[in-house]
Amino acid sequence: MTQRQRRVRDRTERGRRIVAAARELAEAEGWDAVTTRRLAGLIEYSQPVLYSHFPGGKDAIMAAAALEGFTELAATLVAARPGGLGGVAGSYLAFAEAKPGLYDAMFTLASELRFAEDDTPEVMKACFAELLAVVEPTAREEEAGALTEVFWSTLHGLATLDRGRRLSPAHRDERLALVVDRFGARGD
Amino acid sequence: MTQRQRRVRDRTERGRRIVAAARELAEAEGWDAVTTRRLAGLIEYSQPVLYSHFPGGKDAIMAAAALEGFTELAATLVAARPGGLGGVAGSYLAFAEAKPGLYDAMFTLASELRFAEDDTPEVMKACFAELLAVVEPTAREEEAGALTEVFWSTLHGLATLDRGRRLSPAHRDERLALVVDRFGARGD
DNA sequence: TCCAGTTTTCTAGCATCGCTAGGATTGCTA
DNA sequence: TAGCAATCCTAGCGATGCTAGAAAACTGGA
Repeated sequence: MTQRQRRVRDRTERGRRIVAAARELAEAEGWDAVTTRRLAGLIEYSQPVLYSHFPGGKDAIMAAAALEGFTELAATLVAARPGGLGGVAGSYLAFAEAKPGLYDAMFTLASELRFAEDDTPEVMKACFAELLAVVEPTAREEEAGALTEVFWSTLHGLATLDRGRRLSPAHRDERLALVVDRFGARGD
Repeated sequence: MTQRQRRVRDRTERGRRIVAAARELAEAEGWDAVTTRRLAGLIEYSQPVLYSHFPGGKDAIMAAAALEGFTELAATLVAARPGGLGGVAGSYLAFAEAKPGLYDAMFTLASELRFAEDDTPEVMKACFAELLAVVEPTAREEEAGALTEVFWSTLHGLATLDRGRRLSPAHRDERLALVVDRFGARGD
């Protein structure tokens, strides 16, 4: 029976390798370069093996990568919490810039993931909760949720537009300061 | 010689039809459904004709659509200017919601377009200028540019995350009010 | 009016994509 | 060791973006 355990362990390990290979390749050459054939080659198995791990095919693999991304983002934001709103904002943008492929999977290409429904994964809620934690002190109680959504949108927009070379590199630091200025503690 | 003129006129007209068909199809079924074969069928010509109009292929067609999008967005924002910052913000979001396929071409899938370089199309600058126009009065002179970029990022983030069902529909109006609150005229 | 020459258009095909059916191979059980 | 079950791979399907080379249409001069 221990052999059976080893087999399922090998199997889950192989599943991890698939997602890891996909992430590496996506980070290096973009998700368009992540084809099932190249992925199969990287893990040194044939194509159909991928579908035994992820019946949803490539989309499911990307969704798995996206989930990992949310887990890592949540951890990043937790670590940045002591830095306050500015620290969290900076960490969020640094995350998106350091792992653009992963960030794409999480937001741009997540045709598989569903949010705001009942089946929203816990890790996604955790990310939102971390943003809420630094926004809440600056907001009236009843507007905290909506304000966190706006704050999040600002960070996401900055990350996305910056990646598309649509923002001036010269204003980089100034933008972050302005985010803190506009979303930080108010005078009233 | 007037026949030659008619021929070039027919040709440019056909180019317009290609982009129009692409936009319609993208709006109806998404850009994945916009294939060169379906496009050729819609304009009642064969596939290679597309490449005589757009040597860059599908990407170039999407870029052409994106350019049209920026023209229309600029016009929308100009019309909304009297409404002030809130009016412009609302119009921007309404535009993104009304033409999600076009908005995707402009931002998410614009692998062809280059911004922030010297070859930034005028229509893109026009859009930015309209945003700047409503942000400028609320900002110190030296921070107006960067603040406009942040404002734009907020709008873009709201549009994108909302489309991905990542924001609560219940907070919709509240979010817009908060944008005005945070980016509008300050007390100092 | 007819015939070269040029331009335009189409047919056919290439390489690649995501994905899957069915047979071959392997490992487990009795 | 024989039979069974799980696992894996070969081969192939339809569809994609794109292109070369043949066919068709139009042009302008005898």
